[in-house]
Amino acid sequence: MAEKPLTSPVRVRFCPAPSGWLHVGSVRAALYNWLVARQHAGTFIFRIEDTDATRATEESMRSMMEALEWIGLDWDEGPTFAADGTLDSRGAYGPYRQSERHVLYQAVAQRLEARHDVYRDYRTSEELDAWRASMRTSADGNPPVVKAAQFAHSEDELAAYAQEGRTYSLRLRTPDTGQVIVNDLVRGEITFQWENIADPVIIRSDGSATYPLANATDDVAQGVSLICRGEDLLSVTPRQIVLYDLLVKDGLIDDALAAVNFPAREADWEPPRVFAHLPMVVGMDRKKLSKRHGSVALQEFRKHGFLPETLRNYLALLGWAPKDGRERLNDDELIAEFDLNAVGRSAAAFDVDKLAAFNGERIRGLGQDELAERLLAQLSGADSPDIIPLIKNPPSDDERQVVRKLVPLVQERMQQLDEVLQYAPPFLSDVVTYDPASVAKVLAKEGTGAVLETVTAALAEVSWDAEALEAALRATAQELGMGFGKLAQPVRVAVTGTTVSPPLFDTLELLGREVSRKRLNHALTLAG
RNA sequence: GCCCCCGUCGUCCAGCGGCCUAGGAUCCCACCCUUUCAAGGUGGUGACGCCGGUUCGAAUCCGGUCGGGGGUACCA
Repeated sequence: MAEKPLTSPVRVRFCPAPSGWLHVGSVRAALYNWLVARQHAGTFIFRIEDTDATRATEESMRSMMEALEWIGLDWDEGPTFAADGTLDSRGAYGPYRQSERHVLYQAVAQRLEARHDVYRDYRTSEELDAWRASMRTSADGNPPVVKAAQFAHSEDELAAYAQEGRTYSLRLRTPDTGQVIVNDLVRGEITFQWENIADPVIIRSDGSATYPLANATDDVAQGVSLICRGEDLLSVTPRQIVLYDLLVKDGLIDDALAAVNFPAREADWEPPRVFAHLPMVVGMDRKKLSKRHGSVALQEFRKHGFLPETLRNYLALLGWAPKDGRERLNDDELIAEFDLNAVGRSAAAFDVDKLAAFNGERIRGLGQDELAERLLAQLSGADSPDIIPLIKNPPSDDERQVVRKLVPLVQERMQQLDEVLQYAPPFLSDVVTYDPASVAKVLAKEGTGAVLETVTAALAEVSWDAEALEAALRATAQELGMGFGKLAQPVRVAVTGTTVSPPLFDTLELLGREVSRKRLNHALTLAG
């Protein structure tokens, strides 16, 4: 495909509808927009599309803001949190919540109607449903495409309706014939025939604006120059293109903006001409990504201990790869090399295993102090409101000490930070919980008691560091004439409660002489 | 039904008419290392949906077919 030059200045946007949680598919779209903005020293706008009052919630909006903040996609314009937690915003072309732009949409709609670009539709939803149903079953096989010409009301009818105060919606008048070509960076040129495209409702019968109007109006009013979004919006693009032209024609949008005292557009802004429709993100079963596939909400990934930088890397690769095929990329590399033209066209399955593998690598690459901080956030519940915290939030000095010392022991055996929840308990609490299966498998074995007693005695006088402990334990195993593994497992279960732990000598050292001795003694009561 | 999009290992990508007995990553398997679990190392299994056509030559171009997805809302 030929390179399509991006118009300057680059202004891109991410504009979710605030209902539910932020989905990883949406996050990828946000990431791509962010990458494009950063690559061209452009502007990344975060806009809230809450035109549907029945679905949009402020709670969802806040959670989306938090999620975007967490994953590190900083926005140049959009809603923000003030220091006291209330909502604020930054950017010169707001407001950035569509629910606060109602008057603009009204002003635009009035002007469109005055110009006969839109028309009134007095039919109710029920009537339309019935009409569509009849069209679908009719013999001529014509699809139910709403067009102005099909049901033009006579002047008399219109007068009568107005008289009885009947409500109406406003529909955009789209062409009846001819075609539109959508210029798409990932798909090339896509041709639609106007006869197949219905006239969308732009103002509901209750007076509120719908997505087609609000979205197009804001894109033009805020100078968006490139639209990168999910493929589910591809079929809606033709009508959006008409709307852009209508809004810009004779300065309609500028007039409307001025009339409601909204920030004026910049002189060099042009309506968006370039699109990039991203393939869907699906589950491993190729079905639409949903809760059935495990985590889909970004917050879930935080809770389970995925690093934001891993998500950025992995998500960028879901549908795109740099020329040389490298897969481990940092932000600078992503920004430098990302290219919408090179984005794939087929749906991408979200593979948590691969994400986890990437995450493990990044955890191993973290500095120890850095990892300690992240583990503290995991353990204290700072990363998740719904886990049982193992330490205080904020952590006490003692807890910080323990966790810092734990880091080298767990760093290379984690793929997700939340795995620390399994490793840490024996080090954080005086009492160990003995895993019944481990007790049955190892401790209860015939002769284990004797082994444990010998070990306890052998350890009584050694200097308490990993090196000396190793020497002592290996010597003990030799004395007893048993393989080291046979000796190590009972000791491991005795001091940690399970068969899986960090290396034994380091574990003992960190636990300390007293705690270890106590646990060894207690284990004697469980041993065979 | 109609409109639009898509189709290379299980999965994510590479491949842009000969460099492809199709490459990398992840997963899986085996072996090595090893005090458990990991990590690390080595090796391996595994794909061009199908049918035609163009061409000396096709994963790559064209047509068809089958399959998948999105849309078809006074949701976005």
